[in-house]
Amino acid sequence: MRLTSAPIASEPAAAPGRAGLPWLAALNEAQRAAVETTDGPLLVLSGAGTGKTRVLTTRIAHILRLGLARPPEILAVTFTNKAAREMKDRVAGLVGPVAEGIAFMGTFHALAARILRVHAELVGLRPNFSILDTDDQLRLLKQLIEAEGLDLKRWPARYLAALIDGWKNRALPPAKVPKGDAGLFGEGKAIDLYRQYQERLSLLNACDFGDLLLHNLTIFQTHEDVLSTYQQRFRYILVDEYQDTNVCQYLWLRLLAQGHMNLCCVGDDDQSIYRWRGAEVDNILRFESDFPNARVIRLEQNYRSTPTILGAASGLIAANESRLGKTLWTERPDGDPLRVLGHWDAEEEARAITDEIESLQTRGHALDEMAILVRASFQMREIEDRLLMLGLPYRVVGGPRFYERAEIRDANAYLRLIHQPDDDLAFERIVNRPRRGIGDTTLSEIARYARAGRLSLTSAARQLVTTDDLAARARTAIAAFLGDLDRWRLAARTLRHTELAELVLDESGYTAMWMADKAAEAPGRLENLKELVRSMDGFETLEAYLEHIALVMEREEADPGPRVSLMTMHAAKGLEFETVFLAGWEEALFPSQRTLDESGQAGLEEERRLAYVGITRAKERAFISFAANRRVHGTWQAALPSRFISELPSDCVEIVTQPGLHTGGARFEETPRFESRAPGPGWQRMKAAAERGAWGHARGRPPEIEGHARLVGTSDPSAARFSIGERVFHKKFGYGRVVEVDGNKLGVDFEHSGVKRVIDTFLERH
DNA sequence: TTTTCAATACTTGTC
DNA sequence: GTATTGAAAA
Repeated sequence: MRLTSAPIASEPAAAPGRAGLPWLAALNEAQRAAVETTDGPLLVLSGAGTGKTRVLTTRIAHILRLGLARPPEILAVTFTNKAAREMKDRVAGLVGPVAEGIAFMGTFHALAARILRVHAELVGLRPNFSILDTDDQLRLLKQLIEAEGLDLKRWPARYLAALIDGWKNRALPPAKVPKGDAGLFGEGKAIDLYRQYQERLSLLNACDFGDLLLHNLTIFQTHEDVLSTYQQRFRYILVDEYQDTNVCQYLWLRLLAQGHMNLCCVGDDDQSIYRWRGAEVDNILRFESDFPNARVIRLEQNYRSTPTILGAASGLIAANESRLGKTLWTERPDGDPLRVLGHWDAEEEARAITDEIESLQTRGHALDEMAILVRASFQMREIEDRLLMLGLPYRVVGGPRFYERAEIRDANAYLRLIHQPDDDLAFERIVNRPRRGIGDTTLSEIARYARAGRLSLTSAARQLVTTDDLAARARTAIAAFLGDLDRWRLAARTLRHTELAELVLDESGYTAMWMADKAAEAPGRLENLKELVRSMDGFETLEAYLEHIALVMEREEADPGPRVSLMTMHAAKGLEFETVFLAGWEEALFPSQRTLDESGQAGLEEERRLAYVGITRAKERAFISFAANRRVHGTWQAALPSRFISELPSDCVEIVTQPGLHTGGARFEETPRFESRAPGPGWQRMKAAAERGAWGHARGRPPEIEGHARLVGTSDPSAARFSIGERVFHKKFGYGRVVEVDGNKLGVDFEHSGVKRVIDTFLERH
């Protein structure tokens, strides 16, 4: 697996011949223009696999080498830590240790946090403020919602969190939220709850992810002097994945860029897949009007994929209306067509994919050059089962993360509380873990006192132990806990933070708690805690460590050899593989019904871009598959092949019959094919082929694929082979009676699963 | 306080 | 179907 912009294979169009600027030699003309256009606003429209990271990193090197700016005067922003890390590595590779000096290279949030630590007081925070994660955020919101007397069932905290997030993405503090939005939550209390939430955060000396940027914005807007310092400082600003920026990030960039106007944004509107997360495609579409005199450079030469793969992806994305438009091309020779393959159900789909992986492996293809991409993570289940069964080594990219484990969060909560006494979320998390006799009653007493006096829980507890408002036992317990905290804070001054962590985990009884736990996962948790202490060693201070875990919620793991990658299409953005399996291309799953319902045409276009991202991950070959039946939310559902399949240009695609999965013989390559120039979209072609009897039937299950052909060829009246009242048998649903006939689609009342809509060819008469 | 059971949800997911 | 979560029961 490699990140985008792998080494460029072919020669640049013209020899650069620029003596003294050797770093330009490896670039093509457009790339070189993007690097050399250093001054003024520049938008680099960089298609998939066209070398955008190469352009960004070379551009930084170019600026430094020409002495246009010193390292601290460069601001380079990415979205993910992974992208930031890669940028750092590659710039270091180009300019050497000088790269260390580029202090402002990182994610939006990491950079915003750095700026906020300096000016925290301007928004009512102290410099050691805590950064809350989603979990903390939800717990806090729950408290507020409950305090408002709202039913958490009816008004889930996660929904309010999403609203608040949305407002922050659009750079709206409570005062600026449109009044009409108040009704979006809790009977008109939405904005009020948002305000309360912000007040709580300020009291806790904490902020959430959205605040990092929003507070920056507030500071810039209210403190001209602060803003102008940064405006003057950042001579060159570079932004990766510009199509993913939200309004708040856009405003942040625009303010910072006003100084020197040297803003270079790199992005691809066709790969904008995070609208649901606040990304504003408009930012990239509007760039030219936002920044007068902006230049736009298109990177269209693709170094990754075969013309066939590019053709398929381009043909598909052409169906989208709102795009800036690019034409990707490549010098690479033609490759295999995309193979499209239908299956009976997801299990069979998984089997076909893993069979193909094994076959490729036998022929010498490396496992880490193969990836299985899905729309939704629930699809991974069947595939993982199968990979495990075969013993194929695999890795789930973007799975549950180290820092999200309960024991790691607990340990971090101890450290956070030691570092920042007002961090109530941390306090609540560990005050009774391990149990030290501070139960719900005591805690709510403390909380009540805290609210009344506008105090943090720690301060409230500290005052309460001096009164006799609490039961004696609870008072002793709290006093002991507060004493522990004081002792640890004292120890923190002298001990190294790793030693402090060990001391705290030990003295708090936290380690002992897991040692006493007989659950199967307890030893693993202890191991994780050890790993945590080890990983802390990589940081200078406790502060640096805490900042890291708040903003860099990941941890690189040692790679134990080549593995197949399994991930969502979202997680695959920026990656590339020789072979890509795109599973589950079915209507309702992909494009996702929910997106369609919620966002209509715009949603459909985003799903199509996701398909585009999926296909363009492939360097050599791509397999697209779907299942006729899938279990969704526990019930079996019949599915139609995705409309995206029929949108693929026919000359890039090959519809393949069901492989001989049970015969152990035929594989994708060996199964009979039919010409790809058949009329119409894939499904009609498939049908035509089926009628010609061109299928290499797997033993005992021929009608299944035929069913797929028919369900698209809806004009076939002979399909109505069943009549109402007939008793039928369905392979998955069992026995039932026909209650409705609509062409080849039947409504059947199954004995065990009720009325379902199924396709006639999946039924047998009984 | 612990256990158990029922209710719930269930796209994607950075920081 | 299943994992998680919250509330009721032991």
